[in-house]
Amino acid sequence: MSSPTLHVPETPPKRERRKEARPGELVKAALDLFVEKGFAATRVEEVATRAGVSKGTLFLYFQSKEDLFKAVIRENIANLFPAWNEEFKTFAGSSAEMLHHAMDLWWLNVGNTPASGIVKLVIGEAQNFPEIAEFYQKEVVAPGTALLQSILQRGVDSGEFVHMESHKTVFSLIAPMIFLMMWKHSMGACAASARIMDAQEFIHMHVDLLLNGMQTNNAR
Amino acid sequence: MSSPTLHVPETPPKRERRKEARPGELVKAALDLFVEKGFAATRVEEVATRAGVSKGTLFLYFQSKEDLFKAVIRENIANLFPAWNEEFKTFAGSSAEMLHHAMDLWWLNVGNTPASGIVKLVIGEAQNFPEIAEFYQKEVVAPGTALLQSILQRGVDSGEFVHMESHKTVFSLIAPMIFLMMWKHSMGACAASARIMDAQEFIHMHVDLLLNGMQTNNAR
Amino acid sequence: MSSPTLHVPETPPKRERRKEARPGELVKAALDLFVEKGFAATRVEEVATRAGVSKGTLFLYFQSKEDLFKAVIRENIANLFPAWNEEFKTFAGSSAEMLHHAMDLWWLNVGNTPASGIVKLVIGEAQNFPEIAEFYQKEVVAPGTALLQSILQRGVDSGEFVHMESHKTVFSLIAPMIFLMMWKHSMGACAASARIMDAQEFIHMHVDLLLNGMQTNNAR
Amino acid sequence: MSSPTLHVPETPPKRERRKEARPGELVKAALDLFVEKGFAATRVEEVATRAGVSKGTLFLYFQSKEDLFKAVIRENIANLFPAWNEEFKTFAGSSAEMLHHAMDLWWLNVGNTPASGIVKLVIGEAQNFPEIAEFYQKEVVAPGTALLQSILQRGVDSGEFVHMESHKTVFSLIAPMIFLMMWKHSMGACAASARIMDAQEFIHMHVDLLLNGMQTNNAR
DNA sequence: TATGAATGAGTCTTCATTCAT
DNA sequence: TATGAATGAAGACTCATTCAT
Repeated sequence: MSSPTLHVPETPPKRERRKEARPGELVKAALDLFVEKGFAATRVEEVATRAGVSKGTLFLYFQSKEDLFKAVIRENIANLFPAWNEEFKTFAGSSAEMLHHAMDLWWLNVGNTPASGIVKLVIGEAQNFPEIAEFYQKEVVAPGTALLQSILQRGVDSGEFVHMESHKTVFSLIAPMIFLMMWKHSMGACAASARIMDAQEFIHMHVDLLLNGMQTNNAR
Repeated sequence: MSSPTLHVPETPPKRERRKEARPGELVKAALDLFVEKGFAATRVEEVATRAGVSKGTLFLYFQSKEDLFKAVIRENIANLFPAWNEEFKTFAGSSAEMLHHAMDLWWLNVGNTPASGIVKLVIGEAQNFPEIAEFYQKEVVAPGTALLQSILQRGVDSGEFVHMESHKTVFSLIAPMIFLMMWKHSMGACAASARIMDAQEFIHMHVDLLLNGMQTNNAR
Repeated sequence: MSSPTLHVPETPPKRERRKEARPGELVKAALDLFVEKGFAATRVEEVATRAGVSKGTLFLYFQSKEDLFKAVIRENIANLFPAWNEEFKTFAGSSAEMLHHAMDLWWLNVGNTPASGIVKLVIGEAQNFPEIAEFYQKEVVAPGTALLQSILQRGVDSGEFVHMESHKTVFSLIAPMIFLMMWKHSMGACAASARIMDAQEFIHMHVDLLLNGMQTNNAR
Repeated sequence: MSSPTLHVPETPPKRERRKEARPGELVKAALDLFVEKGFAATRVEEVATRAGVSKGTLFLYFQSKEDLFKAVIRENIANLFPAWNEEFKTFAGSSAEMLHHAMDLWWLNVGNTPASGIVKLVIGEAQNFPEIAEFYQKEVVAPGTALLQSILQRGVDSGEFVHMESHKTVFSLIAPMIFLMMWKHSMGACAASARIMDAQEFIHMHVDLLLNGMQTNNAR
């Protein structure tokens, strides 16, 4: 550069690992590995190695393996719902369309991302980490079901949907989504025959089925 | 007891010889603990203790912890389907009733038993035990979906159900069942707020929903 | 039989294991296994199984594995020497012949029998069982060397052998014998290339060599 | 020390980082203990402790106890023979002197070092570790006997030695050496009465005996 | 900060020994 | 006596965590 001396090796700053990025990279690596092998069966060294740092470094950012685990959960349960709730407050179409839209959104933003593995993790470790179960319940399950329930209620109120116990119906909507997310991180990743159809398409079909039923008119 | 003296602590007979009963008791204890804490987080000694034997005894009946795990899976995936298939071959009622019946049966015989925890286990450990995933796929998933699919097809053939891609629809039926089983062994066992409604009732409602849809006639 | 009733299964007494034979069979089995795998690496159950009894039975005859070990040593160090000493007291031939004869006898009665494995055992475990080392030293080494030494002395006295420190020369005689016995139970049983020449023949050659030397007359 | 104060207990520096030195120290400690107590009877923790490290550290450098064992053998069977062969190619003296020299060298470089224990180890564990037997045979026995055989042949060719089956005679030379090495690590370390004469001196005597024989001229 | 060598508590597994049958 | 199921102390090995560099 401006210096006249030659041969200053000029360490290229490209690919310089930014220190601030470390925790994020560790959490990302941990998510992948915890989902793949389970919390207990994952070694912290693996996580560190996959994140490109040494074992010791991991402990500079996280007090313990459990601490890392909690971070993984927390970081991957973004506060999606506030934004979504806003979006849905002004939704114009029918409640059926709204349902489809909500389900699509969820799949696109969660089910189809690495964060989809979180469900499997939480389900698997809930009893070992009750606080995490509680946390997940409050941060994800409750707002998620509330959102869907509000859509169902909207449909009922408008006469579009039949009367129902919406807080139960919600699970008929949600369950296949959860199932899909877990499946793809377990059986779907192993047994070839277990790899199911296109998820997005299935979800659409499922919502339609719930809306219209499978019985013909003369069977009703 | 016939003895008038109280407080005879009734020391449990040590070193009882019960070769026949041991494996079953160990598998039972292991199922409970594996489901509760996960495979890796469960210590073999806990399993032994819960089964009322010593650590060493466990290894008299199972070559390794993994071997025990596989036994737990195998023993709890009874050959339910052959018998059921027979039963359904001669089913007299409508296909809707048949669906309800099939779902009820499954819940009664699996969902409502300790074996319900198996799903969580298999999902959680599938990637660590690919053979088990394969086994489960072949022994449970395949026959289970085949049975349901045949019922759906029966309904389509008789004009009771609309045309559908039955191999996909099956998952709309199954998913909430799977979900329920996993939920009750994870979130449901922790977060109070996560304890859902009565399962049997929910399943009934879910099947009805799939049959009739939630839209009012004027919305269709 | 004399009884008129039929169908008394008449358990055939053939192959009835005589109880008095048990300890001997156990010791025999133990010798083989200890020599083959070493003391620590041999499981008592293997010994019992090879002797055709159950693990528990072994402990009826021997207080512990160590006790069995000591019995193995003791039983296989027959009191050969007293008899031999007698035999040699009246030996008529030359001292060279006497040496050959003594060495042949030892190989025939020990080196060529399963008891040959004892040396390997004793050498290997001497430091773990000092009493056994002591015992072996007193019962085998001392009388054995004494016998040979007396033969050497006889030769010296008669002018057949040169003057020598006979208590040292003895080891020149003995060492290859010991070596042979250990070799055949270790390297000789493994590496094909390690299987040496005919032992008896080698011993003869060795004694001849010690008697005559390998140098030609003009080299002396 | 330069410090005038006494009794500063000089706590040994814990958690020292000495990656380079560890394997060697561990192998050294292992050699001693394996030779002393046998492979199976030695606990890895003992080895670690004697090497001044913790159990875990041992497994940082060796995959398993067996791995350590193999390292012990390998490290202590330096490639002595290539160098020696060179030395002997240009030997000037008589073949008798050459024999004496070869035997002296072996005793000085092996018999008189901790590596002398290796023979006992290999003999004792050959059947449990066939690869090691093979390895020892190829790396030690074969070159060792080849070297001695070549010396004998040299003597025969020069008319210094009588005709002989040199591949057998070699064992008459070697056996007492092997015997000596094993003896000093077993009986010799226990039974006081078993502690034999000075080894070096005995070897010299033994070679002389083989060269000249023990018979007087008039006895031949 | 970053590293990775070192630690040691914790886990699976073995096996000599006991004991109810 | 004989059996073999049961025991539990002991040993190999792992891995989260620490700490000297």
